[in-house]
Amino acid sequence: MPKAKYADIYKDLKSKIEAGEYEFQELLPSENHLVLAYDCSRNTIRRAISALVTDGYVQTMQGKGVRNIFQPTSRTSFTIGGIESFKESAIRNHQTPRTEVLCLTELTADIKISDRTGFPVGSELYYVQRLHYLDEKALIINHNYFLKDVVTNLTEEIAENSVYEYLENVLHVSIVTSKRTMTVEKMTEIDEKYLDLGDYNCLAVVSSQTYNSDGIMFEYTQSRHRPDYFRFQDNATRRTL
Amino acid sequence: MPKAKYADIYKDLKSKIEAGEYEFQELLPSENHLVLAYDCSRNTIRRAISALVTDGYVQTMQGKGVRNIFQPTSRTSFTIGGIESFKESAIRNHQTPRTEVLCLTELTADIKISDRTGFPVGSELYYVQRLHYLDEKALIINHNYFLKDVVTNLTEEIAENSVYEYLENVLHVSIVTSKRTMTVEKMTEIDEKYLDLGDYNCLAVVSSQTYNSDGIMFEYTQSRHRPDYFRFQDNATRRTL
DNA sequence: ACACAAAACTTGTTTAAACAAATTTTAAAA
DNA sequence: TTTTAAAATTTGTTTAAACAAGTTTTGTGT
Repeated sequence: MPKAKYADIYKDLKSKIEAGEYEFQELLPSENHLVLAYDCSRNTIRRAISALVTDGYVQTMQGKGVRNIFQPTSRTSFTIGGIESFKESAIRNHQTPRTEVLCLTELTADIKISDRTGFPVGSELYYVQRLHYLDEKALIINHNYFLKDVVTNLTEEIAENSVYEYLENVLHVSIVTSKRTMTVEKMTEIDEKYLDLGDYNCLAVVSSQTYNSDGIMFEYTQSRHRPDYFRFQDNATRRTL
Repeated sequence: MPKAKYADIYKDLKSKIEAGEYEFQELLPSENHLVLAYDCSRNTIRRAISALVTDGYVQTMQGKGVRNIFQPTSRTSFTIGGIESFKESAIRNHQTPRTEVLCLTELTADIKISDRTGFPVGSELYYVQRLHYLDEKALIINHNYFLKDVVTNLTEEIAENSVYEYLENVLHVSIVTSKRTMTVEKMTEIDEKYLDLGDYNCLAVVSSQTYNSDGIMFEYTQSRHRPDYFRFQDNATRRTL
């Protein structure tokens, strides 16, 4: 169902906001006006606006209207947001990605791996260690654990290009939810060997558990980022629940 | 409108999930069953479930059902998620907070401050520097800039307790959206002076711009966290938009 | 000119209904 | 027993309508 109407309206409004069609702090047309403009129901409009709210593009105010609070960011460094592959992020930030596979092995989850990753003991896994370059600078070391039941026949060529492309286009595995944790950790010998850390003695570490559309966790990844090129953006809304 | 029905259903389902009423990976009752159980419309049920999805509690699968993917986390360190004050986070993590005000001054935004904070040049601001303790360990240095038009009559007593409580309960300013950026930065002399950084030579830095219900940005904050106690959790869903 | 009330307008919540799309179950046929 | 088709179930999208709640505008009366 990728032809949802609210998604089209969302995209259209988003691009208009990004193009500066509405001033910063200006009110968007009211829901009733948008209903006429897009020839749809009010619910559909509200759904599109709701998506813009979670993106931090607009702010709704009961009785007043919907205010544009979008401000273009100067994305000088590698910025991560939603669920994206390294390749996708790089392209979005207009940079050239390259990936080097340091290691690709198969292993069975023991108690130690199970504790760290969340996979049950005994799970058959692929373990991949990769080095990600951006504009020929080594920025990220990735430690991936993939469930072999889901990610079948993983090869070095696939790992070098994009595992996510392989998952979505070849295996038709759809990624849905990803639980992430960000921490700061001391550098290891491996980090020091592959990344140019300069004076820094620690890294930004993003650990994530990813679920497919069957609700199965099929990936655990630890991404270790060179700190001077790490930037994570987020948009929080205070829930009245 | 805090008596919304979908919010009650959301809370009830959430507490049931947390209480282990549904097994991990088990399907929740179908929407139609929940409609009968809660005596409401299907839309209201869907709204509650939608909130659980964004919280990472459940996963919806078209044609199949709604799967519980909640796993209790071992929150050993200070974990931040939505828009919360330091005090709220501490209480949620069952720890004792204490705040020390290092400095409280008034200033006018020049070009340098404007660039860093996003406030227009000439804005009248309060600048507050605070040290946050958790169980008597100094963990965070906070640099706050508040718009004086909104945050009127800020005192050291208020800053020591909770500015957010003052905002919501006294000034009736409702916080709505917060744009956050996480980075890793080298320590400064101030960081070194007040925080016990051990071997670490950098910190986790969270910068945020906070908007009130009028769509006005009234706060800019930079929180500098002791890295070994910093943990940020997130839940990303792949959008098909 | 000012104050106040009413009306109009805006977003927020809820219900009801219909259909689409994906999956599972059931039943029939080979 | 196995296969296949139909039916039932489940979530996803959209429309229409009504009312609630907050804000702004309008108009009336003093």
